[in-house]
Amino acid sequence: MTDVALDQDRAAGSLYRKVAADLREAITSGSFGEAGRLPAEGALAEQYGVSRGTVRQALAMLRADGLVTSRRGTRRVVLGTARVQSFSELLSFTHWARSMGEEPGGRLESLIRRPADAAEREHLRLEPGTEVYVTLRLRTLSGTPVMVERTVYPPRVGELVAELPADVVSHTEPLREHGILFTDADHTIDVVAANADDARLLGCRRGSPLLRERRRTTDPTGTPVEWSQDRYLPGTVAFSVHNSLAASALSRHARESD
Amino acid sequence: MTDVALDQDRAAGSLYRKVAADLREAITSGSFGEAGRLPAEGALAEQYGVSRGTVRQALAMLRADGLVTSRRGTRRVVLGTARVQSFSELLSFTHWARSMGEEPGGRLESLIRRPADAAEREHLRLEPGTEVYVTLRLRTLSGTPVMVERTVYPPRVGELVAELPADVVSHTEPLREHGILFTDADHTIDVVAANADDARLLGCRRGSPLLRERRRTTDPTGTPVEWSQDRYLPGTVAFSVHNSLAASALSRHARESD
DNA sequence: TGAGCCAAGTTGGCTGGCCAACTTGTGCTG
DNA sequence: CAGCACAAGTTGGCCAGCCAACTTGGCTCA
Repeated sequence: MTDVALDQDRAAGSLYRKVAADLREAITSGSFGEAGRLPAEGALAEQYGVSRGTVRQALAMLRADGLVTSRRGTRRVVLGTARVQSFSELLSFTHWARSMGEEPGGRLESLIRRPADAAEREHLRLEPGTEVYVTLRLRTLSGTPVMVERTVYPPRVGELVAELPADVVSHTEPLREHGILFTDADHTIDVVAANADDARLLGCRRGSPLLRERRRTTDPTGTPVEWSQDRYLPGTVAFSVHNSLAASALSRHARESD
Repeated sequence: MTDVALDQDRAAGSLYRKVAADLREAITSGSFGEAGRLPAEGALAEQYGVSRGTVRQALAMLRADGLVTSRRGTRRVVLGTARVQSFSELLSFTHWARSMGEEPGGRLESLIRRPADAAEREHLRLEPGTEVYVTLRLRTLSGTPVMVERTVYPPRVGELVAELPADVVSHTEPLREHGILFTDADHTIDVVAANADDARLLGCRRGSPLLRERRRTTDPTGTPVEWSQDRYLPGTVAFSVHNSLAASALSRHARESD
């Protein structure tokens, strides 16, 4: 909690991220107590040897993560010790599994190349006639089937995926090494009935309910790099979101768009 | 898009919110084109007659909403025209329904007062022996049943809810008038099987799948004001989240916590 | 022609300062 | 004793400026 703490590279590069990481750890370890109060911005600024603006930037992160509230006039209040996953943990099944101490597995069921249909062109923003790469993978946690993943890749990315050996566990890691960056994602979560393939792979009955997550991921230029549809067995997974008056990224939609 | 635009009270109070609202409208109306580029921060600052810092604050909002990317070295890119609901629309079934042009309805099935069980004490942060108010409501959209809502209120809030007439459509609106503020919420989304009550109210079979959203809402002081469990008929609703490397509020959990 | 260098443009990050709006506790007053 | 006024403390918001890191396109040179 002194400026010495900042010498350790707790977080990437910027000062405010280091301050945020330090505060996050202090909060989750209970240093300020449950429902306790944070020191004033000015006090923190002096403690860490940074300006108040930098502290405010750090606190905005914690606010968005739902760790603290903030209100004009009083000190910030510790909301909870909610553990928010990093973006990579959320995007990559492999990272997520490992962070829980489970052994992730993946079996490639099929990989085909074919012209994109209308919906795929729309989501991946492709010209008519462009070919896409479509993968179907069964994902397991410590051996037990958990999720069926259908992913559509645009040509640039699909060519790289097609080169990967069929038994490779993580797709996102090798892609990053080839300069394919995942930085933004839109998720839609709902319920869907298992089709014949789902039932066969997951070992459930046809028509039984699955938790579906559809995700479109883009790189920093806004170019879509992946459109995926994951179907989880009930009870294996739940999704959590925090939002507040200050920042709300969650929304609720009627009807099915697809 | 000139400073004149800011004279209209498009958004509450602060300058950066007005700038953000104006930019949001310009983006969704397609002024910068699909996948087009925004003007530079400096140019926007001059246009709106504010400092660059204020423009950056506005852009941070759009970034969090998934409307634009941002990368050092190049102009911001328009990601999409995703419509993000306001916090109140998300929190209130009534607001949400009306914003879609549907007629919201609600029927109070039961309202009881009883001592909180262990889980409820945990979620609402209550002392042992405290009594809570539990409501069960069927929610309809233009007459058709859509969702069953089970809400647990702490005494302070529950007393007010109990005073409301049984046929009142919105609970959150009268509560706000009594000084009960909803500012932060944690949501967990998964699949669950319908129990006997759900089946009867929603007109589905027992055991058929429902999309469940559990939500704990707090006021600015961090005090829990509501713990709710909503069960939606499949196909009526989907939840959307945007997240990015810059801000991720979404996470994925294993197992059931309850 | 092709590769590499370079400069201009742009966003990320940080500082220091100022004032307004709001909360809370203290102490005074009726 | 209850209620009100006030002052101190705190966060929200805005500004002006500075430098670093990065991208892009054009130019030079082999």
